[in-house]
Amino acid sequence: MLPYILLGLINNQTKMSGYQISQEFNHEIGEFWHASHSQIYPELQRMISDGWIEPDAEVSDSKSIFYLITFDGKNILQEWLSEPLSEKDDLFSLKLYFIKNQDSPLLRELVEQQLQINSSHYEHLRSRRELVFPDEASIQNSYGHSLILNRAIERERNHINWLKSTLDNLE
Amino acid sequence: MLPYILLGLINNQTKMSGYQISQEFNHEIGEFWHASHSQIYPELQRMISDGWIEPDAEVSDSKSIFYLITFDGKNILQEWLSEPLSEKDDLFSLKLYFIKNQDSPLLRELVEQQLQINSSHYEHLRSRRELVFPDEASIQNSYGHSLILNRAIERERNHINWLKSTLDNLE
DNA sequence: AATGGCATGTAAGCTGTTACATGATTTT
DNA sequence: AAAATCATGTAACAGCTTACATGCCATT
Repeated sequence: MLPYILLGLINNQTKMSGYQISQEFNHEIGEFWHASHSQIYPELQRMISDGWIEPDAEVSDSKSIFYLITFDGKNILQEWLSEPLSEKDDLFSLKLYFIKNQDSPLLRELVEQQLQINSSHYEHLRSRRELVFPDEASIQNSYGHSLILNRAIERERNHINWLKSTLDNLE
Repeated sequence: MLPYILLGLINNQTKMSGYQISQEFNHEIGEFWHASHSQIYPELQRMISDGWIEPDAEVSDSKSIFYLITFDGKNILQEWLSEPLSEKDDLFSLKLYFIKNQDSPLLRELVEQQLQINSSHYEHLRSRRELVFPDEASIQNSYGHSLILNRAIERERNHINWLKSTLDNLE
């Protein structure tokens, strides 16, 4: 996963140093993913030898080493972004982060896919609740469990509503 | 983390086998945590040597090995449940799962702690949005990023509302 | 008789964290 | 002058997954 994320970050900003990337994880993208510098630096070396990125040849005033995404790297990134979302992983937010343009067809695709996933998850949770907590006694018996099942259902409901209204705004 | 979860599961059900525990992760608790059998079996052995659990001495008809929580184990579990929630980790749902009784003082404590965490997170996200997306141009510039920031804020808002209404119901 | 689920265990490998290390620059 | 931040790297370790391995029992 990590190489795709580094690819996405470098692509978003045109050029980035390892240090800048590690700083990014303290801010916005840190909501969805984290990587420490000891993971980032070796991964960048691997990506160079795979030909996904290249060090910026421009003479730089600073001590940082900047990396650029290659043609191959751009293709790899687009391929990864186009891969269908899966139930596990939950890469929805992460992938959205790498889509800059409102008109990208990927945007609508991703939202629709996520809507499918959340809808089926929502139905699954509701049927579990019916099964596991059919009466008041079963709730009193495992009160914490019933609370978090309710919470999970409410979370899915809210996410579905947000996705639907976002789709509407995308027209 | 894993040993506490196994402790909580065994405590919830009085006695459990390794296989039963691994099955649990396919159902309800699988929403919040997962562990494979190759992790569970060695961990159970460690917990025996630590004196947290013990194999059920009763002659069992089945081939399964059942484990019981010890006195020490119960104390360890209660200690862990009582530890304040932290920003990272997100153990709220997991810990709730191990609280069976509606009248447990821990229940209210956990909900109030989580409310604090979500409230401060909510404020942080809102100030980030003001900072990063001050005008329409900045939104158009990183549309996917703005979407997921909006989503994160909405998610926190919804969680906060749920926690508040749950607190009211606990009264 | 063969397939699949029950039940337990070990081994290899990947991912990620914490700690160790170094040196330059900037701030106090 | 000292402390903090910038900047890059390596090493040791913890946690978890996948694959390997075995044997019993129930169903088809």
